[in-house]
Amino acid sequence: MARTQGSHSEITGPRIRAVALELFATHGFAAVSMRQIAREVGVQAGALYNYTPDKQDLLFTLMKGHMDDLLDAYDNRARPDDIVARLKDFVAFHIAFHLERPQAVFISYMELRNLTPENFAVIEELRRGYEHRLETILSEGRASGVFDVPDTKIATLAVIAMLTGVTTWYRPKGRLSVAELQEVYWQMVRKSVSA
Amino acid sequence: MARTQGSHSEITGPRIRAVALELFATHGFAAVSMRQIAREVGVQAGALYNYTPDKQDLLFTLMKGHMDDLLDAYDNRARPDDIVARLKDFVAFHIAFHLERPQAVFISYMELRNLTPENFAVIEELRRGYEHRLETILSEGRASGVFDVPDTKIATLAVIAMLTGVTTWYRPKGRLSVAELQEVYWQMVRKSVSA
DNA sequence: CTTACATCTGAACGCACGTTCAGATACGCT
DNA sequence: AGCGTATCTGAACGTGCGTTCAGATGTAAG
Repeated sequence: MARTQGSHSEITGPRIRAVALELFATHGFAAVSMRQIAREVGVQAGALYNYTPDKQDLLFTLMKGHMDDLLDAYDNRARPDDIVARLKDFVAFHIAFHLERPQAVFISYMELRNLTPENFAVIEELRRGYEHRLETILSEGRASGVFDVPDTKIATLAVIAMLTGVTTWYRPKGRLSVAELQEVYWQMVRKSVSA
Repeated sequence: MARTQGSHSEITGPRIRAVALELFATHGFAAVSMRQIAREVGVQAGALYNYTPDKQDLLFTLMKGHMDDLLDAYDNRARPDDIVARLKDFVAFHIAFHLERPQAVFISYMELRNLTPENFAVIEELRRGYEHRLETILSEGRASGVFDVPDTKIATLAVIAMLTGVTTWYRPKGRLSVAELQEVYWQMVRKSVSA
């Protein structure tokens, strides 16, 4: 029945997603053809359809996987009790996680408009969930008097925008390490929301 | 049948750019065809080539125009002497300017990879010039002791990312006015760089 | 060795793409 | 009234698109 050896499905499937991730991030979803993906994988275009029903689903799978990874990774961390420490942890986590997967991050921010309305709704819901985790920290901190922000919703979006921006210019060979970046950004975030 | 009305060059040219701006912002450069633009303008596709040498130039012209507008608008403002006031002015200007042209902003951030290398270099140079204006403020403020940032380059990029993020979620009908947004963001930026 | 089937090829489908250009049109000018 | 020309049409070019599918291929299991 199910082939267990010599089968290519366990190689080709992941390879297709890896190649699609790279090409979509580099050239954009609309500018990449199924034939380009197939060529890079080393198969004919028709073979891709053993692994994805269509091009749209390929994009959606990548974005959904990225958002699931993000939420799982954050939720599986130890949550510091201290609210300031929890914000610091969020900042460090967000930077480290995003710098580790620049291509998935890029796609998830740039290709939203290429999703069907149904798929878009799914991704948006996941994104809102992530933002909600930060907003909860800011709200609790404000309630207990350690943070002072005029609007927790805006502060949430402002902090995330600021942190995510790092992916647009960070280069591994640059002059600052990830740890240094985490510290620099933490100082700015900490001050910006402090009472 | 060809020309059906009077001379249109002074109407058609701007209309092509306006339609291209809207369609590129909505669907993405690669996903919009010259025929779609032409249909929206009300001409045949061939007529577009009286106004642009090719599709690439249409994109480049929009982005170059946006960056020129941005730099001109900023440089033609009265520059407050006080360095804190100058930063506050930058924050207010950046938010107001970007919220007034969400489509051009969107294109200028999202379609960079669809520019030819030569055109990309031009836009990047203009962008660096804009960033430099903010970095100068931060540097001067740090030198005179009113600002405390560990790294002016990173602080520059962080502030711009935070401010530009507002364009991704702002809706004119929303609960906050532009003036309120400017104030909220100013408080966060001020605190984040304060000594 | 044969069979079953997962996997892949290669060709084909209809359609749309960016761009070119000869010719049609209608205005400004004399 | 008629000419010159800016402007636009409509067709065409070659190319590539996403997707489908009958048939080839090669391995695992019997």
